[in-house]
Amino acid sequence: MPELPEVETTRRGLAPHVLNQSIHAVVVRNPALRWPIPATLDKHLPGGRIARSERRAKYLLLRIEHPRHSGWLILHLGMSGSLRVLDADTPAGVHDHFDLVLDNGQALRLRDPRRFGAVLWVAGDVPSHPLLNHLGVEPLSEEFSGDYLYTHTRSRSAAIKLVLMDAHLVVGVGNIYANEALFEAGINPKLPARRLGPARCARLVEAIKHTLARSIEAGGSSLRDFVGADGEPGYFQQQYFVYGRTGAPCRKCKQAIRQIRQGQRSTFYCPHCQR
DNA sequence: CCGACAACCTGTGAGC
DNA sequence: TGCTCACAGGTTGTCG
Repeated sequence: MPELPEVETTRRGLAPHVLNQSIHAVVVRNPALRWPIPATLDKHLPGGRIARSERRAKYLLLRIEHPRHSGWLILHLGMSGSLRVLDADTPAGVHDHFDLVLDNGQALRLRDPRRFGAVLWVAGDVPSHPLLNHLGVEPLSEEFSGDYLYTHTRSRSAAIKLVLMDAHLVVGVGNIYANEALFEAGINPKLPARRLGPARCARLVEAIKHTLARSIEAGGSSLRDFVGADGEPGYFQQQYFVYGRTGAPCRKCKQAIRQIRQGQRSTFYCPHCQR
């Protein structure tokens, strides 16, 4: 489920429930995620306090202040992960792999059926980690501009959609929003990136920011659903223009939406509106 | 440096 | 109804 808007919505939804709470215990039911959940968490976390919550790309970062070993807990939801706050004694489901039990009797619980997610620990003041260090710019930051995209695509012959999803360039643009942003910008996803001029780069960057921001905004209305006894977080239903709409009429021109394969992922586009 | 592709794992829905 | 197969929102790692 999680693309950047979902991760950001999750972060905002959890924050009021976990910030300034102290950690009582760590429960690992199944450590076998994308990488093993470090056994050392048990040593580092209890007695610590959750001081901040940040997001970098699709990583959720919890700052843990601890008398002896402060650091950052890194969470990633992979393709199927979700986080909820509930009573710590709520029975765990089969895919509830990890709990952060708080002193107030609640727990932050990670559910992840496909186990592509991650729970990692990095000691120190800065969330530096091999997984974070090579990441490109944040899509909603000022750094990500038309100029930036133009400059960094001059030698890229790969299709623009694949380049958009390259996290070395810009992070957090997943399959859904790559498709939707390209539609909004009127750009054919198969176009080699280097063929885009400054104007189309600028339009595409604006479209990416707009689609992401709109989704985050929409997610805000369902934040209450992140906290509860059971059920999935209430991710907002979104009205997509092209994603998942193979064969359906384009919402602008009525032509049939096409589906192709690019880099082992589905691409959806309107052959008339996107050139 | 760049691009193509396999891999990690489980659930779900389409089609027979 | 039950089986098989393709595919699913992410990311790393390897190879040419």
